[in-house]
Amino acid sequence: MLTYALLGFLTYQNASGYDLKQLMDVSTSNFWHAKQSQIYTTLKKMEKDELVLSHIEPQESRPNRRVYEITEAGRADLKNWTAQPITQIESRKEKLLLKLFFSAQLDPQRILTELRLQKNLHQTQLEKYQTITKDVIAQFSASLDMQEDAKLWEATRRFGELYAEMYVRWLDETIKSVEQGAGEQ
Amino acid sequence: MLTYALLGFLTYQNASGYDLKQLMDVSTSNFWHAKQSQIYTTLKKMEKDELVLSHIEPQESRPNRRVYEITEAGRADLKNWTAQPITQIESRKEKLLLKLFFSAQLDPQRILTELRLQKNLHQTQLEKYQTITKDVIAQFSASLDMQEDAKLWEATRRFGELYAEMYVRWLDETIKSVEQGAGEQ
DNA sequence: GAATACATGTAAAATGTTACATGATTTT
DNA sequence: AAAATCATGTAACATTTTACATGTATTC
Repeated sequence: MLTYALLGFLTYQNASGYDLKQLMDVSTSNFWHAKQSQIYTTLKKMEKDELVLSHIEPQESRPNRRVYEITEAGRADLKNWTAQPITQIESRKEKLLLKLFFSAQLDPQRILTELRLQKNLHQTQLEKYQTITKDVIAQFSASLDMQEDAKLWEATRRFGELYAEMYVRWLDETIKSVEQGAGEQ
Repeated sequence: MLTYALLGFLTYQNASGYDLKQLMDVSTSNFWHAKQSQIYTTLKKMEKDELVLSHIEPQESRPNRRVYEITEAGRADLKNWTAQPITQIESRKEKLLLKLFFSAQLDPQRILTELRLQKNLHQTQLEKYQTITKDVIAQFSASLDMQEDAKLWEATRRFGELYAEMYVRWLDETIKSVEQGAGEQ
């Protein structure tokens, strides 16, 4: 899967492993992320599979950059993947929910502390989606040939916003419910 | 992480790998899941680490069952884990969003077909949370010593419900947005 | 003077998925 | 008659994370 994300970015511009990590962090991190080390190893594998090719760009006073470029085979692979519909719901993993599920033996005060901490985090995240992320996409949208792309990017940003909103709401409800059992206001 | 899920179930009752898979599928699958094969290998590792111990229960006309039991060390490990607060937001992976993000070159009709299919899936899922899952938890809640547990289980069910609702809403919005670009009603 | 950014990567471990293997019983 | 359920597991593979390794330049 990471392969497709990397191919996707490379359709816009050539990039090094380092660049690709930066790109992911500011754009898809909401729904797809990877560690730097995984990006490097995946790119290497992709080159072996001839989906990309690379060349070294020498630099002064910085380590050389290995810049990757998508091949025709890479473009075909990506297109084929986007055309393939997903026919199932993706199963998630939510550590917090797993912990909560098995926390009946735990002191309710500890649960509450954790839930309140989480609420803070998600609220901050929500604000980021509504401000910084929104602005970044709006800027791209300004350039004429990026409007189709920006519309889809906006949709993924909106998902992040709705998700964070939902999460905060759920935390509010859950905090109230746990407070009742703990005899606390 | 799967280790803690398995330990969690084993605090309620002894169980075989097969049983644990069934339990997960009807309870935590909303936020935590695992394949049968991973459950078997993880249990084996847990026994080596002395978090569980097992014995064979012979059966007629069925393969023997290997039934696992949590040890004191296992209980301590689980308790320690639940007491450890999560101080970050978990990063998700949403294949559908990744595909959408890189789908600007794709025929809008294809995108729409996929989004509509997804809407169906999430709507069905939503109804399950509101009926079957809700009923199952309500039944457990009826037994006196399970009320604290059932309250937390209900919270995780509610998350599933809110998530599905949010997803359907987002799909509606996104479908409309893509329809506009495609000049379709 | 310390921390961060720039830039690359390898190695090992952990986690998770897919495929294979077996075979009786029960349900459709 | 075919498919699903019960029940166990192994092997191979793919993915992901964590730790290690290096060294300059810029910012605090």
